[in-house]
Amino acid sequence: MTPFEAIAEPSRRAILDLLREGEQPAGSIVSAVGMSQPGVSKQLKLLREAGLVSMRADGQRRLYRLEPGGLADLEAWLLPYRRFWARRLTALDDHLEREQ
Amino acid sequence: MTPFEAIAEPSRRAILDLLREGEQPAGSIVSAVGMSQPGVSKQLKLLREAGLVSMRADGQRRLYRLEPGGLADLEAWLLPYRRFWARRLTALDDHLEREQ
DNA sequence: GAGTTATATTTCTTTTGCGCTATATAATTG
DNA sequence: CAATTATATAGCGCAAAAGAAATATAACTC
Repeated sequence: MTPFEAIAEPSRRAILDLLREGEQPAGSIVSAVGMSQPGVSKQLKLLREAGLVSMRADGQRRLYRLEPGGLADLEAWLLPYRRFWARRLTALDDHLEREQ
Repeated sequence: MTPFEAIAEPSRRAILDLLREGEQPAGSIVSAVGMSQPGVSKQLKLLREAGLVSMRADGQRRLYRLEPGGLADLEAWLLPYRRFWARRLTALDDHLEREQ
Protein backbone atom coordinates (compact mmCIF):
# COMPACT_ATOMS: atom_id res chain seq x y z
CA MET A 1 0.00 0.00 0.00
CA THR A 2 1.32 3.40 -1.01
CA PRO A 3 1.17 6.40 1.33
CA PHE A 4 -1.28 7.93 -1.14
CA GLU A 5 -3.69 5.06 -0.65
CA ALA A 6 -2.97 4.86 3.07
CA ILE A 7 -4.16 8.37 3.83
CA ALA A 8 -7.25 8.03 1.66
CA GLU A 9 -9.17 6.27 4.43
CA PRO A 10 -10.51 8.49 7.25
CA SER A 11 -9.91 5.88 9.93
CA ARG A 12 -6.25 5.64 8.99
CA ARG A 13 -5.87 9.41 9.04
CA ALA A 14 -7.46 9.37 12.49
CA ILE A 15 -4.89 6.84 13.67
CA LEU A 16 -2.04 8.91 12.28
CA ASP A 17 -3.44 12.05 13.87
CA LEU A 18 -3.61 10.24 17.17
CA LEU A 19 -0.03 9.07 16.91
CA ARG A 20 1.15 12.66 16.59
CA GLU A 21 0.62 12.80 20.35
CA GLY A 22 3.30 10.15 20.70
CA GLU A 23 3.87 6.42 20.76
CA GLN A 24 0.79 4.44 21.75
CA PRO A 25 -0.09 0.81 22.40
CA ALA A 26 -2.59 -0.74 20.00
CA GLY A 27 -5.19 -0.88 22.75
CA SER A 28 -5.20 2.89 23.21
CA ILE A 29 -5.73 3.33 19.52
CA VAL A 30 -8.69 0.95 19.60
CA SER A 31 -10.25 2.98 22.42
CA ALA A 32 -9.64 6.27 20.63
CA VAL A 33 -11.03 5.47 17.19
CA GLY A 34 -14.50 3.94 17.36
CA MET A 35 -13.66 0.67 15.67
CA SER A 36 -13.28 -3.00 16.48
CA GLN A 37 -9.92 -4.29 17.70
CA PRO A 38 -9.36 -6.46 14.62
CA GLY A 39 -10.29 -3.54 12.40
CA VAL A 40 -7.70 -1.31 14.02
CA SER A 41 -5.14 -4.08 13.83
CA LYS A 42 -5.73 -4.42 10.11
CA GLN A 43 -5.36 -0.69 9.50
CA LEU A 44 -2.18 -0.61 11.57
CA LYS A 45 -0.76 -3.34 9.40
CA LEU A 46 -1.58 -1.37 6.26
CA LEU A 47 -0.04 1.77 7.74
CA ARG A 48 3.10 -0.21 8.51
CA GLU A 49 3.23 -1.56 4.96
CA ALA A 50 2.94 2.00 3.70
CA GLY A 51 5.90 2.98 5.88
CA LEU A 52 3.85 5.53 7.80
CA VAL A 53 4.11 3.90 11.21
CA SER A 54 6.46 1.50 12.94
CA MET A 55 5.96 -0.88 15.81
CA ARG A 56 7.94 -2.25 18.70
CA ALA A 57 7.02 -4.91 21.19
CA ASP A 58 6.78 -4.12 24.88
CA GLY A 59 5.81 -7.30 26.67
CA GLN A 60 2.45 -8.31 25.35
CA ARG A 61 1.75 -4.83 24.08
CA ARG A 62 2.63 -3.41 20.69
CA LEU A 63 3.68 0.21 20.67
CA TYR A 64 3.04 2.14 17.49
CA ARG A 65 4.51 5.43 16.44
CA LEU A 66 4.75 7.68 13.41
CA GLU A 67 7.58 6.85 11.09
CA PRO A 68 9.50 10.05 10.33
CA GLY A 69 9.72 10.55 6.61
CA GLY A 70 6.80 8.24 5.95
CA LEU A 71 5.01 11.03 4.18
CA ALA A 72 8.09 12.09 2.23
CA ASP A 73 6.85 10.68 -1.06
CA LEU A 74 3.60 12.54 -0.62
CA GLU A 75 5.44 15.77 0.18
CA ALA A 76 7.66 15.28 -2.83
CA TRP A 77 4.65 14.79 -5.07
CA LEU A 78 3.02 17.92 -3.71
CA LEU A 79 6.07 20.10 -4.14
CA PRO A 80 5.62 20.95 -7.85
CA TYR A 81 1.98 21.83 -7.17
CA ARG A 82 3.05 24.38 -4.61
CA ARG A 83 5.37 25.82 -7.21
CA PHE A 84 2.58 25.74 -9.78
CA TRP A 85 0.26 27.74 -7.57
CA ALA A 86 2.98 30.12 -6.52
CA ARG A 87 3.58 30.88 -10.19
CA ARG A 88 -0.12 31.38 -10.76
CA LEU A 89 -0.33 33.82 -7.88
CA THR A 90 2.69 35.68 -9.18
CA ALA A 91 1.06 35.89 -12.59
CA LEU A 92 -2.11 37.21 -10.98
CA ASP A 93 -0.16 39.81 -9.07
CA ASP A 94 1.54 40.93 -12.25
CA HIS A 95 -1.79 41.12 -13.99
CA LEU A 96 -3.34 43.21 -11.24
CA GLU A 97 -0.37 45.52 -11.22
CA ARG A 98 -0.63 46.13 -14.92
CA GLU A 99 -4.28 47.04 -14.45
CA GLN A 100 -3.57 49.78 -11.96
CA MET B 1 -14.89 12.18 -3.41
CA THR B 2 -12.38 13.85 -1.13
CA PRO B 3 -8.98 15.06 -2.38
CA PHE B 4 -7.44 12.35 -0.20
CA GLU B 5 -9.28 9.66 -2.11
CA ALA B 6 -8.80 11.42 -5.42
CA ILE B 7 -5.02 11.31 -5.32
CA ALA B 8 -4.96 7.70 -4.16
CA GLU B 9 -5.35 6.41 -7.71
CA PRO B 10 -2.22 6.51 -9.90
CA SER B 11 -4.15 7.35 -13.07
CA ARG B 12 -5.67 10.37 -11.41
CA ARG B 13 -2.30 11.56 -10.17
CA ALA B 14 -1.00 11.15 -13.72
CA ILE B 15 -3.82 13.37 -15.00
CA LEU B 16 -3.07 16.01 -12.39
CA ASP B 17 0.64 15.87 -13.18
CA LEU B 18 -0.17 16.34 -16.83
CA LEU B 19 -2.36 19.35 -16.13
CA ARG B 20 0.51 21.08 -14.40
CA GLU B 21 1.76 21.78 -17.93
CA GLY B 22 -1.37 23.83 -18.47
CA GLU B 23 -4.96 23.59 -19.57
CA GLN B 24 -5.65 20.62 -21.84
CA PRO B 25 -8.59 19.25 -23.81
CA ALA B 26 -9.89 15.86 -22.70
CA GLY B 27 -8.57 14.25 -25.86
CA SER B 28 -4.98 15.17 -25.09
CA ILE B 29 -5.36 13.63 -21.67
CA VAL B 30 -6.68 10.43 -23.19
CA SER B 31 -3.64 10.27 -25.47
CA ALA B 32 -1.23 10.97 -22.63
CA VAL B 33 -2.43 8.46 -20.06
CA GLY B 34 -2.84 4.95 -21.47
CA MET B 35 -6.51 4.54 -20.78
CA SER B 36 -9.82 4.36 -22.63
CA GLN B 37 -11.67 7.57 -23.40
CA PRO B 38 -14.63 6.71 -21.15
CA GLY B 39 -12.19 5.79 -18.40
CA VAL B 40 -10.48 9.15 -18.56
CA SER B 41 -13.83 10.90 -18.69
CA LYS B 42 -14.88 9.13 -15.53
CA GLN B 43 -11.70 10.05 -13.68
CA LEU B 44 -12.03 13.66 -14.80
CA LYS B 45 -15.51 13.74 -13.36
CA LEU B 46 -14.21 12.43 -10.04
CA LEU B 47 -11.39 14.95 -10.03
CA ARG B 48 -13.92 17.68 -10.62
CA GLU B 49 -16.10 16.44 -7.76
CA ALA B 50 -13.02 16.51 -5.55
CA GLY B 51 -12.44 20.13 -6.53
CA LEU B 52 -9.02 19.37 -7.97
CA VAL B 53 -9.73 20.34 -11.55
CA SER B 54 -12.22 22.54 -13.36
CA MET B 55 -13.54 22.46 -16.89
CA ARG B 56 -14.66 24.93 -19.50
CA ALA B 57 -16.21 24.32 -22.88
CA ASP B 58 -14.46 25.40 -26.03
CA GLY B 59 -16.65 24.43 -28.95
CA GLN B 60 -16.97 20.70 -28.88
CA ARG B 61 -13.90 20.33 -26.74
CA ARG B 62 -13.70 20.37 -22.98
CA LEU B 63 -10.68 22.07 -21.52
CA TYR B 64 -9.50 20.92 -18.13
CA ARG B 65 -7.13 22.64 -15.77
CA LEU B 66 -5.89 22.38 -12.22
CA GLU B 67 -8.05 24.12 -9.68
CA PRO B 68 -5.85 26.32 -7.51
CA GLY B 69 -6.37 25.47 -3.87
CA GLY B 70 -7.79 22.08 -4.69
CA LEU B 71 -5.12 20.46 -2.60
CA ALA B 72 -5.50 22.94 0.24
CA ASP B 73 -7.22 20.45 2.55
CA LEU B 74 -4.43 18.00 1.96
CA GLU B 75 -1.80 20.64 2.66
CA ALA B 76 -3.63 21.65 5.80
CA TRP B 77 -3.73 18.07 7.01
CA LEU B 78 -0.04 17.66 6.35
CA LEU B 79 0.98 20.82 8.17
CA PRO B 80 1.04 19.43 11.73
CA TYR B 81 3.09 16.47 10.51
CA ARG B 82 5.73 18.80 9.20
CA ARG B 83 5.75 20.46 12.60
CA PHE B 84 5.92 17.06 14.28
CA TRP B 85 8.96 16.05 12.31
CA ALA B 86 10.58 19.43 12.69
CA ARG B 87 10.26 19.04 16.48
CA ARG B 88 11.73 15.57 16.28
CA LEU B 89 14.71 16.84 14.33
CA THR B 90 15.16 19.71 16.75
CA ALA B 91 15.07 17.27 19.65
CA LEU B 92 17.67 15.15 17.90
CA ASP B 93 19.90 18.14 17.35
CA ASP B 94 19.63 19.07 21.01
CA HIS B 95 20.46 15.55 22.01
CA LEU B 96 23.51 15.44 19.78
CA GLU B 97 24.68 18.79 21.08
CA ARG B 98 24.45 17.63 24.67
CA GLU B 99 26.56 14.62 23.77
CA GLN B 100 29.40 16.70 22.47
C1' DG C 1 -29.24 17.65 -42.83
C1' DA C 2 -25.85 13.66 -43.16
C1' DG C 3 -21.55 12.40 -41.58
C1' DT C 4 -17.84 13.12 -38.42
C1' DT C 5 -15.41 14.44 -34.29
C1' DA C 6 -15.09 15.18 -29.20
C1' DT C 7 -16.77 13.96 -25.02
C1' DA C 8 -20.05 12.09 -21.64
C1' DT C 9 -23.09 8.55 -19.80
C1' DT C 10 -24.73 3.96 -19.18
C1' DT C 11 -24.17 -0.76 -18.30
C1' DC C 12 -21.66 -4.66 -17.06
C1' DT C 13 -18.00 -7.51 -14.96
C1' DT C 14 -14.35 -7.92 -11.91
C1' DT C 15 -11.69 -6.51 -8.29
C1' DT C 16 -10.67 -4.22 -4.14
C1' DG C 17 -11.32 -2.73 0.44
C1' DC C 18 -13.78 -2.01 4.65
C1' DG C 19 -15.66 -3.70 8.96
C1' DC C 20 -17.43 -7.45 11.36
C1' DT C 21 -17.22 -12.08 13.97
C1' DA C 22 -14.70 -15.87 15.21
C1' DT C 23 -10.44 -17.80 16.15
C1' DA C 24 -5.43 -18.04 16.89
C1' DT C 25 -1.12 -16.60 19.10
C1' DA C 26 1.65 -14.92 22.56
C1' DA C 27 2.66 -12.78 26.97
C1' DT C 28 1.18 -12.35 31.84
C1' DT C 29 -0.74 -13.60 36.30
C1' DG C 30 -2.19 -16.48 39.94
C1' DC D 1 -0.48 -24.98 34.09
C1' DA D 2 -5.06 -22.68 33.84
C1' DA D 3 -7.01 -18.28 33.18
C1' DT D 4 -6.63 -13.74 31.52
C1' DT D 5 -5.03 -9.96 28.70
C1' DA D 6 -3.24 -7.88 24.37
C1' DT D 7 -2.90 -8.32 19.75
C1' DA D 8 -2.99 -10.59 15.24
C1' DT D 9 -4.99 -13.44 11.58
C1' DA D 10 -8.64 -15.74 8.98
C1' DG D 11 -12.90 -15.75 6.78
C1' DC D 12 -17.11 -13.55 5.28
C1' DG D 13 -20.49 -10.20 3.32
C1' DC D 14 -21.08 -6.16 1.21
C1' DA D 15 -20.35 -1.78 -0.96
C1' DA D 16 -17.48 0.86 -3.76
C1' DA D 17 -14.50 1.48 -7.48
C1' DA D 18 -12.02 0.38 -11.75
C1' DG D 19 -11.91 -0.76 -16.57
C1' DA D 20 -14.10 -1.87 -20.90
C1' DA D 21 -17.72 -1.85 -24.41
C1' DA D 22 -21.71 0.15 -26.14
C1' DT D 23 -24.43 4.00 -26.63
C1' DA D 24 -25.81 8.86 -26.22
C1' DT D 25 -25.11 13.83 -26.78
C1' DA D 26 -23.49 17.80 -28.72
C1' DA D 27 -20.74 20.54 -31.87
C1' DC D 28 -18.67 21.01 -36.22
C1' DT D 29 -18.06 20.31 -41.42
C1' DC D 30 -19.45 19.74 -45.96
